[in-house]
Order: sequence, then C-alpha cells, then structure tokens
Amino acid sequence: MRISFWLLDIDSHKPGPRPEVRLWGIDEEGKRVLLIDKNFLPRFYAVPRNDSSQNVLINRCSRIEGVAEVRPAKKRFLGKELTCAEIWVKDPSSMDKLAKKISNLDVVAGCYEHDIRYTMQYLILRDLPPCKFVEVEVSPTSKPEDAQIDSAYEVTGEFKLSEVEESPELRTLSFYCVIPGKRGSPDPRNSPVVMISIITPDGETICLEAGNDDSELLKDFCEVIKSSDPDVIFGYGTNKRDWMYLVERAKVNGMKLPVGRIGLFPHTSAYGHVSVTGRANLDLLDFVEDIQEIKLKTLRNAADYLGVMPENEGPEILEYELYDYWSRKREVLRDYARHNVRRVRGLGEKFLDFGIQLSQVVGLPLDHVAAAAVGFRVEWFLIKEAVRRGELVPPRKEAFAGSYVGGMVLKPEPGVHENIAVLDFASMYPNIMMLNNVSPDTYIPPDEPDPPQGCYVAPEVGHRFRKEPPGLYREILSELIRARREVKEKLKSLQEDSPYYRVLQARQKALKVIANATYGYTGWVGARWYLKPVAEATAAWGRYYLRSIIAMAEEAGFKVIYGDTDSIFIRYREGVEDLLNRIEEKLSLDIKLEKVYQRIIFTEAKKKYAGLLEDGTMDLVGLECVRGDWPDVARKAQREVVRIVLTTKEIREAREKAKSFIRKYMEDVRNLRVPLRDFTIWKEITKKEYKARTPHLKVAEDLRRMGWKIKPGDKVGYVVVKGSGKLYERSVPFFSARPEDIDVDYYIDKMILPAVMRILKFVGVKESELKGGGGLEAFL
DNA sequence: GCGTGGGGGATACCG
DNA sequence: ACCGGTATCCCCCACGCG
Repeated sequence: MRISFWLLDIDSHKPGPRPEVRLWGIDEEGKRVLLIDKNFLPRFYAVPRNDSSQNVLINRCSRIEGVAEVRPAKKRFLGKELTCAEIWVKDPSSMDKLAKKISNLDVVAGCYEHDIRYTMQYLILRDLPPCKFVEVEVSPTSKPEDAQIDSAYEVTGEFKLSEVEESPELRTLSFYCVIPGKRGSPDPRNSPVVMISIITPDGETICLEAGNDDSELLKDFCEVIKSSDPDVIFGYGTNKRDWMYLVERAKVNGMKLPVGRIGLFPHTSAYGHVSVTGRANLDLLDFVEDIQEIKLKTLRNAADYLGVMPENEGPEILEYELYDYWSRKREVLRDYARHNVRRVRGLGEKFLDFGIQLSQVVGLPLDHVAAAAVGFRVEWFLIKEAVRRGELVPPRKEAFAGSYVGGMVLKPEPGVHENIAVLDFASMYPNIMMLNNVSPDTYIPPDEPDPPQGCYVAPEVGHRFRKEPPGLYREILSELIRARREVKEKLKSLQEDSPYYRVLQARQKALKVIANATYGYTGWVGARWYLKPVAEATAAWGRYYLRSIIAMAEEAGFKVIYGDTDSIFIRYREGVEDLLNRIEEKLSLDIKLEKVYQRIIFTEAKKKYAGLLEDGTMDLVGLECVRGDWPDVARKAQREVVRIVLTTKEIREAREKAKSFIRKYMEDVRNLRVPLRDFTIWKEITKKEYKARTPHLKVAEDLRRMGWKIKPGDKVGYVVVKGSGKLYERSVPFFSARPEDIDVDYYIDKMILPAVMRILKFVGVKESELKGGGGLEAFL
C-alpha cells in the first residue's frame, strides 16, 4: 500500500543482525505512524592511492570483517574526478572503526563520509526531507508493543515528494518548570522540581505541584505527556536546563521518565539538543538566541518583544526569590507558572513555522536544526547538496586559523545631515561568490597554471577561480536565491493573514538565513569546506566593489558621507536612479536605494548613527542605546536625546529641549526617581579562565560564593555602589544593593554624560552646560 | 608615592 | 562552534615628577 508521510523524528536501533531505521511521523489522515526500514546500510568511500589499484582496493576491502558489500564508484572531490570504492557497512556503530582500518591499508589514500551519521545518511541518500509530505510504498507490520503510535509499517519503496505543501496539524504541548534553590542554583540531588505548568494540545492548562517530594509530580508529568501524546514539545531553556534536571530528579526518585513515543528517558544528542523519541522537542531559547534585538534573553523579554505577552503581565519573580514564594506565597507562584507556560506556547507558535521550513531547507530533523548553530545549518545544507551532486564530503579536520582582511568601513562625516540616501548591494557576498564562481572546488592553487577556460582573479589578494564548471557555492547559492525569489513572488498573490502566507514567509526567511551565512561559513576554521582564500577573495571583491561605487558616486557629484561593507550614504537628489543604473550595468551586481533619511546624525565613530526615516521611524545603529551592556539610565537618556535631535525641526530648539531634558533626567537619577533596575549593567561570562579583573567577573565570583553556578553563556547583572577603590571592588549583584547605596555619580559621569554628549556636541551643547545646570562650571 | 597615558582585555555591536 | 572591523570601558603598569 501507498501512504503519505510527514517526518517528525528519526532514530535507529539494532534488534537483530541488521540495523533498522525508524521514522516517526504523521500520515495524511493525521494518524501517528512509525515506518521501519530494515533495508538500509550506511556506506563510506575509500579512495585508492592511484587509479590502477582500484580493483585491488575493492578486493582487499571486500574481505574485511564487517563489510557488507564493496562497489566501484566514480565521485568528485573538490572538483577533481576520482574513482573509489563504496563500502557498505553491516553495523552502523562500527563504521568509524572500519574506516580507520581501511585508511591504514597501503593502497588507500583516505576515507570519506564515514563521519556522517547513519540516520543522516538515510535522509540524504533516500532523498527524504524532514517536515515535508512524501509518498512511499509500505506494508503494514506489527507495532512494537511499547511504542505509542497508531500504526506501524515497513518501508518497501522509494520516497517521492508529495504535492501537498501544507504541514499536518501538529499537536503541541508546552511546559514550564519551577525549580527553586534554597541557596543559589538548585542541585538535583536535593532540590525537587516544585511545579510544572503545562498547556496540552487541547489547550487545557494543567498546573502540577510537588507534595512531600516530586515523585508524583514527575509521574503525572509523564502521564500528561503520554495521554495527550504531543508531536512537538515546547519549552524555554529546556535543552540546557530543565530536561537534564528532570532526568536527574527521576533518577534520584528511582523512576524512569518515559516521555517519548518509545524508550524510558530523553537523552542529549547532537548540538546539545535533547531528544524525545518520536516527538520534536523544541527549546524556544534556541530561536530567541538568534534575535539580536533581545538583549537579555529571558522568557519574559522574548515574549514581550515578539508580542506574545506584555512584560508587565503576571507576577515577576526573580530566580533567587523562587524558594521564598514556594514556601510562603504559593498562589503567586502558581500564577507566575501559568503565565510563563502561556509565554512558552506563544513563542512556540511564533517559531514553529520557521523551524519547519528551516528543517526542510537544511535537511536536518526539526529538533536538530533548531538547536544547531548557524555554521552547522549551512553545513548540512551543503552536505545534502554535495552528496546529491556526487561530490565527496570533506572530513572535519584541524586547521590553522589564519586571519584575513574583511569588509571596508568609511569614516563618517560627523554631524547632523538631512535628506540622506543609503545605497546598498543586495546580498553582496552571495552575489560576489556566484558572479566570480568563488568556491573551494574552483580554487586554483598558486602552483597551477591558468586553465584553458580562463579564471576570475580576486583584486588585491590575487586568488584565482575557474570560470567553468560552476562551483558548489555558485550552484547552491543560485538555487537558494532562485527559490527565495519564487517564494517571494508567490507571497505577493496571497492574503497576509492566510496560513499559507505565514508558511511561505517562514520559508523565504529560512532560505535567506542560509544564503547570508554562507560567506561566514567559508571563513570558519571548523568548516568542512573551510578554505581561507575563498573567504579572503570574497571580502577582497567586496572592498573592490565598494570602492568602485564610491568612485562612481563621487564622479556623479555626490559626496559620500559614510559607508560600510556593502553600502554608501549620499545626499538624496536628482540623479540617484541614474547612478544606480550605471552601477548595475558596470558591476553586474544588484544595488538598491535602500532608504532615505530625513535627518541623520553621525559621530566621529564608525558603525554608529541615528537616522529618522520618511515615515517617522528611527533607526538606531551601534549607539550605546542599542547595546545591552549599558545600563538603562544611559540608554534611555541617549535615546531620548537622539529622538529630540532628530525630530525637532529647528536645531536650536532641539538643543534647548535636549538640555532641559538631560538636566531634569540627571536630577531624577541623582534622587533615585528612576526605576532601580535601570542601574543594572548586564554582561556575559564568555569563558572559563580570565586574565583581567573586571566588575562583571568580580560579581560572578560573588554569585558563586552565594551558591550560584555561573557558566560561560550566563549573564551577570551588577550595579556600582558608593565607596572607594577600584570599580570592580564597588560592583555588586543587582539584587543585593540598597537604592541609597548606588553610586549615582558614577552613572552620571561615566555612563549618562558620555553617551548623551556624543550626540549633543554636534548640536552645540557643552558638557559644562549639563553638569551645573548653568552654574559656575559653565564659566570655567 | 602619585597622577597619567597608552596598551591590552573584554564585550557587544555592524554588515 | 560564522567572518572581520570597530568602539568603548576598565585595569594595569611604565613613566615622569617631586
């Protein structure tokens, strides 16, 4: 029989002599099904030292224990054709060992693709995209007795992409755990999970609560999951924290934690994601990490930023207060947990479409792709496409991280400007790579002569790339960009509120993310396709094109006020369209009039400016007010000053307004008439060992002494208090300072004044005018 | 012994 | 565990002065 199947999760096991791939998913009727494929073995390639020994190689390999079959194969490696042996392996878990053994044979130059997991080989070789309907021939088989599914089948045919583009209706479950620590971070050996709030697939909210211990709670949690049988589980911070904690607690209680569609425990797997067999466990923090505008990645902030729930809704309880609320204000804690699980679900709804599309594009299962860093998302996309093209996948190797010169940044013309146009190249780096066929497989090393078809030569650095045939990057980038253009075209004909619109919107975003990260990927030492000249040449061409458009703009009589990497800022006037056309014609690169600022202000610094668009929105770029490591007192003050300067017609009037605002604001700060949290400075702990003494490291030490486990990736919030000595000696955790201890002079002199003066000095304000409120200092 | 200036560490931004 | 370019703060130490 033939079924439609949508892949949610994949795993493998080995019940007998042959391994099995298990595909967990949903059929077109909405049945939860398990497909079992007993006819797939993994394979890798052995490349002989020279062509003549291919037969010898095949013979030698065939006789090795654990090899199922050896076939001759023709492949390409970095553009070079080669013949090799395709070695099929009986037991996936022995592939590495086998490859190592074969690598050591005297007739073998090297082995490839043994480092690609069995399940990923399956998806790629069988052309099975995750999160997409496919049709496949199957035969019914008996359900594994402990598997929670409607039916099981054995795969008997090939997968064929289905016409159906929609996703099935997924059952989602959201959960939020409350885990108080008596003193600092909770320890699973002695601190129980006290509450789990859940929103089931039916929309029912359940709030589980611990009794004397959490064994009932954990049992009930598993029971809710089992009975509501979700396809997707949403949580926040669950990959790094909650799941591990729940598993540890289960072990302490001598229990299992059977939350999957089979198996007794969730387990940590690739990219640090926690795998719940048969379901997709998604940690929404993984998506929030990619949103740079959210500085402090709390559930509350993320939900607020994304319009899921205002930050002031529901009680706010800080981590160190949880234990107290559990002991004495439990009703508030329940309310808190209920609000937070709603936040989790809201975020899940925001990100699910994107996750699904990313999974389709990249080819990694949904839960993997969500947790994978950008580099790995790009890489799996490349791996899938390379295999499809018969190109061997390079192994990951230790490489020396040689640095190279990147993009070009112009010194801005400081001051206030009006009517400024921004011209920028559309997807500059991807287009450069396509245009000049920049790719690891088209690169010509210095010792090789020019090929007959000719080559592109990068400016400044001189790296050469074959004109023909098209390289891997040219192929995959043009495919990504073509697909995205097609999706964007289709979007135009759809209603913005239709579900399909949301799907396509997510799809074009997924395609863009991958295309835009490809240049960065080429310069990543850890990349399988890392090749410094590829990144170096791309950047060199970028500088060349930027210089070209600067010259063309100046030739046309425009003054270039600023520029960064792929853009220039010029006065907007007659002739801009003309300039754009001439640039496109000369350079064969898309360039656009990106925006026009009514007014824009630059300081002397690069990468920092504030502009007012025609529609009244403000762009704040690089300034202190967009940086998460400045306290809100300084950020708010600067932001308001910028707003005044940009929106007040007369500069003279703006100056006076800004002055009186800042004077008053500083008075408010001095008298603590601003929210206390606006003094907190947040900084990330980025590593284990430090050379320097800094405020945030000293505070991290304080917190550790208090029992908090501070790890790289954590942010510490501190305030500066009055007293003598170094700044770091006067920095304390934000929650342990009394308002009257705060060193308001520090905040005014070192944070607020510098931040606002950087703007105000360009409208004629002197620092002395702000300090004394027009007093004596003004005359000094 | 004390103030200063510059180098370097650390962080987070831009494109 | 994506790149290089950049600003900014703070710490620290060499240096000059007395």
